[in-house]
Amino acid sequence: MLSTHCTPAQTAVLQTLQRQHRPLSAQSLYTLMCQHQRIGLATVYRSLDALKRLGRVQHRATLEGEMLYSAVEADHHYMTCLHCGQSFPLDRCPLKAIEAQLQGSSSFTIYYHTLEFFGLCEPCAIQMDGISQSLSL
Amino acid sequence: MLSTHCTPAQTAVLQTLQRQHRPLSAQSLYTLMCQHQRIGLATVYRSLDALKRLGRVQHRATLEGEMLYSAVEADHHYMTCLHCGQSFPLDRCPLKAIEAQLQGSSSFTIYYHTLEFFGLCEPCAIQMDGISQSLSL
DNA sequence: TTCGAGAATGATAATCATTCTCATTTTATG
DNA sequence: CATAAAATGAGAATGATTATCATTCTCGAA
Repeated sequence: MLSTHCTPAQTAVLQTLQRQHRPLSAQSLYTLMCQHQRIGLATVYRSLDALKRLGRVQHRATLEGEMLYSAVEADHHYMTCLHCGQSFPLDRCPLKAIEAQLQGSSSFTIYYHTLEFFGLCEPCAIQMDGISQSLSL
Repeated sequence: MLSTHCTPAQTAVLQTLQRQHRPLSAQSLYTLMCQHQRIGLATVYRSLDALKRLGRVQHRATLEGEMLYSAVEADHHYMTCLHCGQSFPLDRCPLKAIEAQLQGSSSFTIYYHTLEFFGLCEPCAIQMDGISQSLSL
């Protein structure tokens, strides 16, 4: 990790994210934290930004463009359906070996990666199939 | 691919993205297209959204949170430095095999994936190293 | 070819996530 | 303690994205 020095707010934000085992938007993170402590929305954003640069928090954008933040250690990846927009978590990361190999062959020091698959989940694929046939495409 | 039916605006947006071999923000895409044709900003956004759902366009958010769009066929991945924010493209995708395997073992139909590595580029790693030492951390 | 319904588009207003500003509070340090 | 620097919260400002709506285009049916 880069540095370990964190402000109290940064620590609180990170802990909250770690306890939620799912990605959160900045707004819902803020709402959630307000239930237990006093914190400003700007501080949430500032902390998320600092934690991103510390390599402790990662972000991804949903199909709709909503930005979601999660603790890096969770290291979860998703398959996201292009039709219904739902995201399905992968149960394990298929990239450990590749990351190690890349690490060895380049001067870049990797802390974490993001990986997401896009396509159609089964129900949507079936539904689209039905539509295609009824339109005789 | 999902469907091939595209409106003229969607086709123009996709072609512009394909000709640029780099991710573009919606705004710069709009500016670029205005030089050659008449198109509204809202239409650019609408087309990008439609193309995302058609599996032809993908988006990613930079460290700073800027949303960048690119044609899926480009299939580029990046290593992004957490310190300076620069993104370095990978020259090939290390995931073909894994995608095929995942395709076989799940009922999800994959059209494309996004993959990005985060860490430190060499100059930043050296610079940070110097700082650490001077602070005797 | 002409008509009409529905889709697509452009301009612009509205929304809302994110960032900025600044006064106040906390922290680190001598 | 005293002080400076950093962190914070509240609310204003910004700017990307989305919604609205009047107009234009598309295309099948007459």
